[in-house]
Amino acid sequence: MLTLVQLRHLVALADSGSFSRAAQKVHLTQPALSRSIQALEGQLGMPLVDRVGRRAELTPMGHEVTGRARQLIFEAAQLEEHTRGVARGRQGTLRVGLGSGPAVMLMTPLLLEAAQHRPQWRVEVARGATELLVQRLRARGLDAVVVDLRSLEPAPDLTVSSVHQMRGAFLVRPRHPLARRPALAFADLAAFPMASIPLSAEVARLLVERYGPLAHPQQALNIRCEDIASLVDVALHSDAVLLSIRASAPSLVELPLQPALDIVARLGLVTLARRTEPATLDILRELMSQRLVDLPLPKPRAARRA
Amino acid sequence: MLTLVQLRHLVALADSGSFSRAAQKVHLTQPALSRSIQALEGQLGMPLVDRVGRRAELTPMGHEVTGRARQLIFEAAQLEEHTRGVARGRQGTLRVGLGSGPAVMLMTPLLLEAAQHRPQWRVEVARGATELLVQRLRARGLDAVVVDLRSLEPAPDLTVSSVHQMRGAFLVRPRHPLARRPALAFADLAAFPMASIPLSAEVARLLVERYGPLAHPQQALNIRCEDIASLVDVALHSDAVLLSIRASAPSLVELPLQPALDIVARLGLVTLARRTEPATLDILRELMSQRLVDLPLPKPRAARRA
DNA sequence: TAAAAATACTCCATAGGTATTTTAT
DNA sequence: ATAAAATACCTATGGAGTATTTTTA
Repeated sequence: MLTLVQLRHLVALADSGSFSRAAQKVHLTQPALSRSIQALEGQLGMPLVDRVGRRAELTPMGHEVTGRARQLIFEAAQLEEHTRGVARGRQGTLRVGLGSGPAVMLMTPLLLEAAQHRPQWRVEVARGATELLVQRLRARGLDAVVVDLRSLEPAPDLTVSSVHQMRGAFLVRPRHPLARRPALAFADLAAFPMASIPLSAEVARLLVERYGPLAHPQQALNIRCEDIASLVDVALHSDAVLLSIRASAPSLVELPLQPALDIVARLGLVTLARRTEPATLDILRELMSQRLVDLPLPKPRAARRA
Repeated sequence: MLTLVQLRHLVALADSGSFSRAAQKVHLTQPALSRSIQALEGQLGMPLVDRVGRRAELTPMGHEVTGRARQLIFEAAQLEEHTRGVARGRQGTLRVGLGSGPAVMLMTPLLLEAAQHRPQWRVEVARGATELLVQRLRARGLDAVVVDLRSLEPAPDLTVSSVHQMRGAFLVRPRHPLARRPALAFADLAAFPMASIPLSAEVARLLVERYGPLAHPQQALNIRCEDIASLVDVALHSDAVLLSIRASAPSLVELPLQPALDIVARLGLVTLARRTEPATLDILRELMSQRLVDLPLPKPRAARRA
């Protein structure tokens, strides 16, 4: 059966025009190369080389075969080089799904990382509901998913790793009328528009539990948008109250509600169990460690004044 | 080093999703295939398959590699199939040069043969002076050349074969004024236009030798054209005398000149010595045997009347 | 006669087979 | 408990080396 090695030998012979020199090129002895070519000719059922005295010269058929051989060898080399590149981390593919919370924290940093430091990478980012993303993960359409684990149905075929907790908070601009108040009830917020990214049922449940039925997002939320950057802008230039991950908007200040909001998102990397993960995920994990760091709890005002 | 066999194993594994079944497909035992895949993974430095319990499933990288592998295997198979086709004579390439004499007898039959009976062939026919054709032969631009051997400079790197002799003759239409005359001198032809394909220096020399300086083509020829079919038409519909290979125009009749013209073309197949010739040349040889058959000498008129 | 390819032979690396163990469902 | 893959071990084929002969320029 046809062999890449034989084709390499043929190409070497075509290039050098002599069995001896070709043998040197491919690190063989002349008899070995001679037999290799003979075997190839036997397999193809045609003479490929004319032994014209001291010179070896391709037959017309030899020319054709050599051309195709070059192509094959080139493609094989490309394959090897590509995998080598991936193994070294120079090239790679990363298809990741982000839930809305993680997207707030990770989407732009991830794309920036790719654009700035991984020019050879192919990165695909999908946004969507946890259920949908996990479905695509199971169908092998994504390599990994980062979601709020509270919305993840535990399953034996899923592996969760790199979990980072992030506090939620009510955030306003520094000059907001409520910004200086030492303590607030949920009712105090009613006078202002409230904004947030889409919230999970779990969060809605916790809000109602903590602050009563009026705190249900369907009641309380005036502005809902997936793009956190826009929401932060709105909060910075208006009296809107933003309900979001504390760290997603460092330029805003936290409102000291009584009782405390005490909602913690658990953002985790979800992959399929027992599957080898692409090396590119390491970078994502690193990025998560860098970006999913919580801001410290504000000191109580009483303490500050003391 | 990467091997086509390994790639075939990988593709079988990808197709069947199981080491055992893949092993059957490629006529191996399961342990052998298992090791083959392991070796491939080792060489590429990446896992290509996830062993998920009973099921074997490609990693993302495995998918990529498998795709490229399919391409490589396909091209290798194509190469083998093509050469097999050539070996069986179903496909083939024939690049042949024809001198003007041989072209008269062979060009159309050769092209017809190719068009009618060798649809998979690639045929190239070049026309030109012997010197030029031989030059292209030596440069490997042609596989063979058919020329009048009188115009061929003998050389040790050229092999001549399939030689066919063909008489030259002065030809006229059956109703021509000279057609019934028992014997003619060259001077008798002077009253009529004379036509021919371009003649070699050798032929010119013989004509002058036989019939005197007035018979030199530059003097005697009124009509010179490479296309024999047109010349025959002209001779059929006029009193023109056509100097050509006798067999090139069976519908014309031969003039009995004194002394006899007695010019014989020796048409031969010229190839490079010590080079294996393409199998397609066999067909050309057969064609030459079929078409380069001389017409018999006309019986002397005296004998006929007796 | 000298340089290059082919042949004869010998050897061993490795691909493949058999038997068995490990693993995951 | 069972089916599948991995491992261990062994064998044999064929690719590669050395020595030699054949070829041709």
